[in-house]
Amino acid sequence: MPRKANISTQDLTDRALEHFWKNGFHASSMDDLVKSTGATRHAIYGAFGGKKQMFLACFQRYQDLVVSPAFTQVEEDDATLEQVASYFEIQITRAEEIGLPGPGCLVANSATEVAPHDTEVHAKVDAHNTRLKQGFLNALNNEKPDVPPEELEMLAGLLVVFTNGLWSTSRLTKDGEFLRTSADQFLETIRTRITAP
Amino acid sequence: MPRKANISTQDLTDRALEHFWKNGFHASSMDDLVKSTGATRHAIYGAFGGKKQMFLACFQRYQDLVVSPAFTQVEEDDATLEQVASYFEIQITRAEEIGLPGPGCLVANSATEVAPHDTEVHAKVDAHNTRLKQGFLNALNNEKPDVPPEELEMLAGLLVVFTNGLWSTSRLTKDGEFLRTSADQFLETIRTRITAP
DNA sequence: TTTATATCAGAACGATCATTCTGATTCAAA
DNA sequence: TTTGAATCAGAATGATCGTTCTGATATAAA
Repeated sequence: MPRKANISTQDLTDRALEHFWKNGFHASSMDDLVKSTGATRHAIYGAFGGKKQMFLACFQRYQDLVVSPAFTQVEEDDATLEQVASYFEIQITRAEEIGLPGPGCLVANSATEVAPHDTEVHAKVDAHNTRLKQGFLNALNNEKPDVPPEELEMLAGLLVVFTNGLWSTSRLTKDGEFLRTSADQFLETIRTRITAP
Repeated sequence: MPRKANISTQDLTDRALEHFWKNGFHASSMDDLVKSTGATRHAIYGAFGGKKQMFLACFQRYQDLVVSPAFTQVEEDDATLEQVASYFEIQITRAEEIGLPGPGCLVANSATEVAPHDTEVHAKVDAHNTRLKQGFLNALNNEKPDVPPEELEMLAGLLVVFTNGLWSTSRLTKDGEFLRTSADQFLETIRTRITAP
């Protein structure tokens, strides 16, 4: 029997993340994770302590690896709705590359699958949504500083709701172009609204 | 030990639905379902055959009991965006009564929790979303028959995406008023868009 | 080479799962 | 009152879960 190669904790996290992302928390058994990571149980429990902690590590890694690279541009000082559009485009293209219908967004999935039964995950999902809202608000404010802040905040909330709907839809549809059109057109309605007389 | 009362299959379905809705499929064990329905295992297996079939029965019951009563008005021949607004209002009020953050929409939850691993549930979730889109399209068409049908269809798709996002959000937020404002304002942006010059 | 440490493979463990089975109890027809 | 089908309560079953343990093997310092 060939001996397994040692795996760094980061590689281990990356491989587990892929499995959690595609299959969800409940449907990912420890046997599955051992097989899909190529690591031993010993390595997994040594690195994380248990399934739940392993999931939390993957959750964090997902934000660093998937969310942040696409979303930081929205958080820049000079970001506008153009950067928001680019964020959607990047994520939709990624979803198409993975294959549609796809695994959607790990955070959004966890919101319905894990968060209701786990306060720690609930808090992390909440924090993610707050981050999204702040970023969207930043872009909206740069786009139209003259619009009342209450309205911009409302629109930022609308964008967060829509984003969650978009990832939810990406788990059902084969049609990446539909996602793209939806994102584009939703942004268009927002633009129309804040440029209205 | 007091003997349990006989339970009709319909009552059994209603009580199981409540449990599945609040806890999801994976987190609802057969022990939980026995306790929460007050029925015996014999009665459950006799009525449904197994957990999965029991869930499918609850899924159907959810549509009859929760979705249809609120949504049929949107499917009426003379429905407009007013009925769509009423649909959102009914569901948000219900969510507030159950308590926020709440169980959201059983169909939307199943889309992320069950559908990816089960073609039967996937098909039913798809059918539900198609129904929503058709209803929204009907209302949009009555609201503004002069707008090109492609654009109305696009907007109907937007409404479906947004609806999924709304139920997803209702699993995280305590703020029913935020959901209400989001629904109202989203409809307002749609209205603005189709009445633009 | 020897020894200590780390990691290996995989069996073992207790808990829990969905499902089935057993034997008692009820109730209505005979 | 007797009988038999239906339904009860709850134990038994086998599978699977997350976790821990055992003993072999590799690696690196002595």
